[in-house]
Amino acid sequence: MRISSKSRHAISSMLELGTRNDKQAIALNELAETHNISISYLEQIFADLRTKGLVEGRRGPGGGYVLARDRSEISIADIICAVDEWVDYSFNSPRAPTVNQQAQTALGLWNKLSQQIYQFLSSITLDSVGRDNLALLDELAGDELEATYLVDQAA
Amino acid sequence: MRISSKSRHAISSMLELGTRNDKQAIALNELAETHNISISYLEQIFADLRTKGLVEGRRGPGGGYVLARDRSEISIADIICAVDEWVDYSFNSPRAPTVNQQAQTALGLWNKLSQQIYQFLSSITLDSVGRDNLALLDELAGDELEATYLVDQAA
DNA sequence: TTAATAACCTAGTAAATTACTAGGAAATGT
DNA sequence: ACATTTCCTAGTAATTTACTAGGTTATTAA
Repeated sequence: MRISSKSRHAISSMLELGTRNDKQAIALNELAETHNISISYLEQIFADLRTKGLVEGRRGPGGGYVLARDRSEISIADIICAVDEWVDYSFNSPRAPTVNQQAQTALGLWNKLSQQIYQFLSSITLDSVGRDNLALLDELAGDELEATYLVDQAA
Repeated sequence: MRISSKSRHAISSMLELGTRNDKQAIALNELAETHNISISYLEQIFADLRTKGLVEGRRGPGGGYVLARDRSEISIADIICAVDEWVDYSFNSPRAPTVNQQAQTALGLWNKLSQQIYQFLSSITLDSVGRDNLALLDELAGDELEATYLVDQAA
């Protein structure tokens, strides 16, 4: 259960773009320094972000990247999907066609989980998590969202 | 965003153990056939499950594995944690000590997300997801659990 | 008590993925 | 013209994943 460092880099960078409320572009060498990432690697990440329509690139001196949409219109899920595949469990793997009941049940479980996570991450936008909202985040113990509904329904 | 096939094999297998309500042990060669996995690989998976106290092994003819606890006492989270690491984002990576605000914010986000997923998977036990509860699962659109609280709080 | 069965254990390994690096071409502002 | 910065392609080292191979020990049934 993990989030790739590529996604993490992408999100940290996008959060930084989000803090620049003016239309000033941020150059990758600046991001590379403050985040300890190589420019080349950042370029690849931003190539993905650009082709997915999350950022716009500006060439030449004073150039860099700006958000292509408003902060409130870019979710964490958008960013992860731009740079990494969002794994879809609904297809069968080529070498082991799903034949038995347990594997089918498990498959349904992955899809459900995947959906849950996706919705959760879609609900978090750059502006909702920006600045000092993290402190707020920390206070929420997380148990408000306890997924007891499954057990309840099954009982 | 993915679940390893090791975890998937483990969960499919555990679901199968859960369906045998008697104390009859299931041998790995049987599991290997129905699930298209090599015995050796299954052995490694069950070694993990055993050392974590989720199953008991019985040697010799007629032997195999049985659940070490009741179906209601074994969650999907238990199984995943037994065979895979549950990634903890709270430590800093060795090569890139976290220095900037955005990375810190992202870090808090991962921890929160990780917590959410863990709680969700902990709430799903072998018996709650067993048999035909999957159909029930499918009817729940998932939007009941929409994580709007973050946006609401931040607004 | 012997043979079959099945867990238990350790090591190695091929394939895939991840996390990069290298080096250049094209555009843009001063 | 020149510096700057995006844009593009290819390669590659390290790590992880998903296994295979081959053996040892315990247990049961004949």
